[in-house]
Amino acid sequence: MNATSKTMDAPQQPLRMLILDAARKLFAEHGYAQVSMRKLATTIGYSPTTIYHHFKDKKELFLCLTEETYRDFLHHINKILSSSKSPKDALKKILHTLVDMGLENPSAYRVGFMMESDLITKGETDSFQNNPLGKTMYDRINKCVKECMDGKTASEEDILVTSHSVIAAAHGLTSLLITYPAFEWGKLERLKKQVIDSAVDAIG
Amino acid sequence: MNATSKTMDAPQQPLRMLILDAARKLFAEHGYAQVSMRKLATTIGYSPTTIYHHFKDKKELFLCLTEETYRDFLHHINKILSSSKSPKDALKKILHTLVDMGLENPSAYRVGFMMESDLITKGETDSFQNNPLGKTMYDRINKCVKECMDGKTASEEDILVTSHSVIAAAHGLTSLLITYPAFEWGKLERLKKQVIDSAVDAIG
DNA sequence: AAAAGAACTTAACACTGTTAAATTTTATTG
DNA sequence: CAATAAAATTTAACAGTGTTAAGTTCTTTT
Repeated sequence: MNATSKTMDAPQQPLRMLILDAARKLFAEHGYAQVSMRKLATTIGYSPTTIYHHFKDKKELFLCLTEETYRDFLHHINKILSSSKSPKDALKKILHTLVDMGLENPSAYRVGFMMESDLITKGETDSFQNNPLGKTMYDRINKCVKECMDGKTASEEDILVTSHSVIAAAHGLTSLLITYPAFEWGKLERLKKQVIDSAVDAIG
Repeated sequence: MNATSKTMDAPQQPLRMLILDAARKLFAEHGYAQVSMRKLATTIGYSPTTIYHHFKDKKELFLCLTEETYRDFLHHINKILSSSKSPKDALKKILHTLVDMGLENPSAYRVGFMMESDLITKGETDSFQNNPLGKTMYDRINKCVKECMDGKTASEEDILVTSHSVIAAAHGLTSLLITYPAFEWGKLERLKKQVIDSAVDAIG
């Protein structure tokens, strides 16, 4: 029996997980800026400094949670891609999932795709672009759009522009719903369908 | 000569304006969270407390600038509406303006329509909804969409859903461009056109 | 010149993220 | 078991934040 496993199902780094679990819960409930490292430390029963032995700073802690969001979303995408009849069908389902996941966990979506003010730093872009999972996500969608345009003669740029415009539509709806949750947007399912269908059916 | 006017063109509240001008510049350059009341006070050569004699708190100061964004945008909308041949033409131009204004002043757009983390408060929604100018803006767009759907038989909800889906598309593009300015989105004008045309032409 | 009012500042409170240094706890060795 | 090494955790502080009560200075009016 080697030294790293005392029991069968012991978590690899219990305290790290404890921090992440508490942070996920607190951030989702109160938002990034409203949760201080001190508050987080108190809720898990440790001193603030302890957190810094597992995460470089507050930002890194948050980016770990972002990573989870990407992973989760990518998981959904892969499932959809392997169980859809047509690429258009898949694309629509993917976009629906994007909106749904945003609504289920607005805080996570905000960090993943709207990037709260504190984390914006000039030049630096540690978002979906610099993240392998985020990049994969993005590539999957591009590939799906490409397949949707299979019949047509489309350049790489044509595909990218189409992909981006489709993403923009779904993202726009999600971020509006998140930013103004109390607003009367109308029947959610109708709105989602109209936004996504407009964007995807415009492909041709 | 009454007591309130010393000279012809003296601003009504010079210091208030001085604060707003400095704040607008600083917020636009560094972002809301990065600009402290102390820094703002220093740049205008006053003590921090002085600012609090003109604005209840940092939030109110920021919302004053938001108000300006709405006013500016509404101005553009009115101009477009009074100089377009068709409602569809007007709607497209309005959406183009929305994107352009967002890109010209990302910080203002963020406050006006993406609401930075600090300002999000449960229940409370001091955004375009509770703001007369924001509400007017919204109504103008709705009216324009209604005119676009004139031939068809559409209920009030049909119109609202369409309006929201059109807004979502334009807002989605704007917020993506703002959040990831370094990303290779492709040729901006093409992308804008495709996003807006897809959404508006879907009306029928 | 004295009194009243406005404009502005000082100094503090209760927070924030972060870190160097000290301490306690745990594990390993002789 | 006792001594030592290593890991885990905390204390105390720094520099910064938004905000405000109380005090000061300046301006205007009488």
